[in-house]
Parts: sequence; structure tokens; C-alpha cells
Amino acid sequence: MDDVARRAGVSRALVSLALRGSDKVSPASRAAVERAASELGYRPNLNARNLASKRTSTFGVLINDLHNPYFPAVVDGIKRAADEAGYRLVINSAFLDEDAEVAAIDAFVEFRVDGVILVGARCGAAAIERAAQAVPIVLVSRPLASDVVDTINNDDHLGAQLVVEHLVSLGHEHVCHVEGVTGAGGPERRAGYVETMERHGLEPHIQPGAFTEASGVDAAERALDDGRPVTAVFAGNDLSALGVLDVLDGRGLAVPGDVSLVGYDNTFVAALRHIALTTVDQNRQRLGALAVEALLERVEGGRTTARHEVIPPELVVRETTGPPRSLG
Amino acid sequence: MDDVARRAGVSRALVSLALRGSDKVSPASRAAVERAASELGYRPNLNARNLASKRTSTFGVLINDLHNPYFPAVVDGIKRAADEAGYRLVINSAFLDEDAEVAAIDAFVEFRVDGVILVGARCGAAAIERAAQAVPIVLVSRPLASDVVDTINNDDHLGAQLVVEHLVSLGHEHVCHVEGVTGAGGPERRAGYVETMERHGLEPHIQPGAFTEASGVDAAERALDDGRPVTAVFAGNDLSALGVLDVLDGRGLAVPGDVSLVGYDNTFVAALRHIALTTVDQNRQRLGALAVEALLERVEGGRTTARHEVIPPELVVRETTGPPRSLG
DNA sequence: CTGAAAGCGCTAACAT
DNA sequence: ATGTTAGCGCTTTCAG
Repeated sequence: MDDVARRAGVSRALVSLALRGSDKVSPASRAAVERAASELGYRPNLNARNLASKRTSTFGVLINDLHNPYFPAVVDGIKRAADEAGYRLVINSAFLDEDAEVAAIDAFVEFRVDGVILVGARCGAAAIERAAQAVPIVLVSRPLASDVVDTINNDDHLGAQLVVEHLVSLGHEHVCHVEGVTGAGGPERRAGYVETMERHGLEPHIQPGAFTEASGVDAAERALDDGRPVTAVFAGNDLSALGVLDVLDGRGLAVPGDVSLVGYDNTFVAALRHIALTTVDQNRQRLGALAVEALLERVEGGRTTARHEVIPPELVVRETTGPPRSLG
Repeated sequence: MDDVARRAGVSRALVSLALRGSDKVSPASRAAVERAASELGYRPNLNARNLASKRTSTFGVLINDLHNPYFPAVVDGIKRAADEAGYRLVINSAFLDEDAEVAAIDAFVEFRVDGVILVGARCGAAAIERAAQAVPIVLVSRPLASDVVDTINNDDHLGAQLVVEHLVSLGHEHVCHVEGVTGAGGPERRAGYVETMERHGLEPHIQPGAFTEASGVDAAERALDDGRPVTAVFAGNDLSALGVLDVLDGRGLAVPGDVSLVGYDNTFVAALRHIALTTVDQNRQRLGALAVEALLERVEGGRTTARHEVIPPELVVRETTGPPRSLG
């Protein structure tokens, strides 16, 4: 930086200002600085900058599992909003390991990021709340009643309700639900399902599941062997719906002819023409954007109380749902 | 840090050594330091550390497109190898935008990461080679003849050969290839296909494509309407194979009964039971691990010449390939 | 094994 | 509009 200053014939401070686009620099010196910098191939040292300015203009994003097709859209939303607000992103993934999650959060803290967004984090609330003392944290897709961290979620209860209403309106009475896991919307979706079924005077039929393809397979097999009639399946998420779909196929049951099928999340797999799964869209981009917004409110707006946002999801009807056979 | 030193009754330098696990610290003072640090909730400032030590023990990983199911496995491999070597990771995604890619690389340079891994980068070679003057760079899944950056790739030519051999050994003579894009193995796969077809005295039948589902749909429609017989399709990657699959389904053609289908990449979608696509596995974890290895050789081993690694892929036979109907 | 001192490369008042 | 002066929090000689 000294070299740049010398070459441009100005002081270091001026170089600093010019390079950051301050308006208190004359066009002439700015040009000189920029030319000198590029001639010298100068790259500012972010570590030094962050150290001196005591801020990083960076948000840390932790993705629970990079393999899960649920996450990219959320990150897209975060990225877009962060760009707009002038914040950089550092992304990390914990690869499903809770300890790694905590370690990654610690690393963010040590980097002195200005805010942390945890997407689908599975680690304990205690670890999160502890870290929240050092940096603003917002949780996406992980409900948590806390008054130190913000949360942004879709309304799983409503989503489930939309699904059941859709199936019921098609004429279904025997809708089976494949459960999902706790901490990722499973119980909320289940509750929405049960409540809506009962409101229509229908009997809930629930099979345990775990948001995985394999669990969808198991659940479908149990459901079909169970004896109770099943004309539609509401799987807890898209992945488990694919497991269900495979079993239906394997048993020669037409979809939606014999059995209708609905997933949740609207991942790209659901949109594949070959699958064309009816599902629920959480508007993940918006979830991400809201997370950034929440962070900005704390970092730049000085908010200190927790904000818990819940946004309405939307039903996406594709080709796996139709009237039950009995209504032809 | 001063506080920690005071509380532990030692000097700052000692704290620094103790916290980084140096062996020149007495167990007693180490314990005192650790206790003091945890009591005070002390978090070292990575920016200060990086600045003072002139290294970050961090590798930057740039993923071309977070949505592409191809990448996570590569990052897994990188993560594992980096962990083992004691390096931290910062991941970033360019979301398919070339300018964003260059910006992300610049950001890595400014962070002074010790090395950069570009996974499937699409940006110009010039930008990459320029950045390579500031930091060691290795390209994964992007062939590039360069003597300043390392590359790690699977052998696309061999992969295509494996596919054609498999289909020919099943009795197929009319194998159509849906092309992929340049810079991501497309031309190499095509060349392997053409060469192997010709070696068997078969006539190549190529349809343009772009590694997307939609391009697979278009290519399949053209291929089936073209007049030439088609008993098998070798799609450039899994995604385009899904497009082909949808067209085959739509036209009532059984897979593999009427037409066999093969993809490339072995993404999780290919492994879904409902799809069960025969495909080629690049061993992406290994690609990632090798990338870290290459970086370590430069950072710690002092290598300065480029290394270009090509690893053999493996055919994964699932349920979309079988003998042609004529051999029934 | 420990402590003192210098400085990593930058920003942020404060002067001018 | 531009230069001066202190640090930011840590690591790293170098002397004890």
C-alpha cells in the first residue's frame, strides 16, 4: 500500500480512501491511485482491513448438508440480498455433523463476521444461543423459540393444510401422511395434516418417516400392507415422496390413477418432468432474503429483540395428484 | 488476550503459544491459560492472527453452481482432506455468473487464503492464470492446459468408452449420444463415444445438448423423429438423461425394453430407486481429495510446476440398460 | 520456559 | 482534499 501511495504521489490514507470509493478524494488523485494500484497488481489485505476497521462486511452462512437439494435456493436468496446490501458471504457446510456445525459457528465468530445465518442447523439450542452473544444469528428453516436469535420459517402447518385441502377437494378420504423429523418442520406438518383431516371428519393415518428416500420406501410399504385403504399419500418432503413413488411403481399402482402423491419443498427433483411431483413451495429464496434483512436490522438498525418470521408456502400442483379411482 | 494473560498470570506470548498447542509450554501454564480463556469466553481474532502470521491455514473453494448436484461430493472430498491436513475451508458459489466467479476468486486472494480450489469454474483462463500469480490454484472438473495451475479431472474419454462398450456388449448397434458442453467434459466424452463406436464399426449418431434436462428433452425428440433407429441413448450427463427419459416415457417407450439409457456423473438423482439410471461415476470425492493434495504439495512441499491429474471413472450399471428388443 | 518489543497492513480520527 | 498519527489483536524474534 505504501508502494501504491508512493507511486501515485499521495499518502497511504488517501489510497485507503480512494480504494474504498470515498467521495472526499479528488478525481485526479483517485485516478492516480487506481492506476498505481493496478500497475502494481495491488490487492488489499482483508485481514488487515477487517482488523483495523473492526468489521468484516461479511455474513457467515452455514448449510447443514450440502447434499440436500433444499438448500441452494435459500443460499441464492441470501446471496442476492447480501450483494445488494454490500455484504460478502462465506459459506460453510457441516456435512450433517453436529460438532462440525458448532465448530463452523465458532470459526465464524473468530473471523468476526458481522452476522451468521444458520440454514437448517441441527445443533443444540444452547450452542447457538451462546454464539449469539458474540454475533447476531438468524436461523432459517429451523423453528426455535428464543429471544436472542431470529428465526425465519415457512408456515409448515399451513402448508400441510393446503395439501390436505387439495386432496380432499379432489375427493380423497384416505390420505396417509409420512412423517418427517423434528427440528425441520416435521411435527408442524403433521399437526397441520391431522387438524385438517379431522376438520373434514377424516381419520388421520400416519406412518413414521425421516425425510429420506429410504424412509419413504419403508413407510409406503407399511401403509400399503396395513389394511387400511390409501388413495393418497402426503409425504413429509420431496425425498420421502420419491421413496413412496418407487414402491407404488413397484407394485404396479398408477400415480395418480390409483394413488395420488404429494411432497413438500419443491426441490428441483420434484420439478423434473419425469417426476412432476405435486408439492409445496416454501419460497426459499424469500426465506434467505428475509434472513439477510433480519441481520441487517440488527447490524445496522440496532434491533436487539428477537424476530420470528413465518411466511406462507404455496401449493404447486403437478401431475401426481388427481381424483381417486372410485370417482374416476 | 491481555486479559487472559493477566488472569492466567502469564505473558501474552505464552497465551498465544498455549492456545495453539505449542509444546514449549508447561502443562501448568497451559492449563491456567485454557481455564482463563474459557472463563473469559475468549475467542482469538482470526484476522489479527492471519495478519500477524501471514498465513491463514485456509483454502478457498469456489463452486460454480450450488444447484448442480454434481458438486457436493467433490466438496466432501475436499473437506475431508483439508480437515486432515489442518486447513479450514471457505466455500463460495458464483451462481453461474462468470463475473461473480472472478470476483469470488479475487476475494479469496484478498483474504490471503493459502490456496484456491475451483470446482467446475467456467471463467476465462486468463483470469485464472492471473490470480494464480498470487495464490496456488487447482482446477477440478475443468480441463485446462496450463503450466501455472494444477488440474484434477476424471478421464471423460475413458468414461464414454466404458459406456459404449457396455451397450455394445449388450447387443446395441444404434447408440445415440446427447452431447454436453465444452469446458465440462462434453467434447472429451463425445470423442470417446465416436472413437469407440467406430472401433466397433458402428455409425455415431450425435444430437446437440447442453447438460440440462431441457436439452435432453429436445435431443431425444430430435433423435426419435430423425428416422435413424435408436436402441440406446448415451446422454452427456445425468440431468440430460432425465430429459431423455421423460420423452421416452411420454412416447410409451419402455426403458430399457425399447431403449436403453445411460447418463454420466452418478449424481444422487441417478441413484434414486425410481430412476435407477445406469451412469458413470467420476469418483468425485477422490477428485476433491486430490485437489487438496495438489495444493498441499505447493504450499508445504514447494512444488512450482503444474500437475495435471486424470483419474479413471467407473461404470455403474443400474436398471436403465439391457439388451435391445430385437435380441429380447 | 517466559517476557518485552516490534510489526503484520490497514483504517480512523485528527490536523492541515 | 490530503497528510499524520495511533492503534486493531495477534505472532514472532530475541533476550532472559
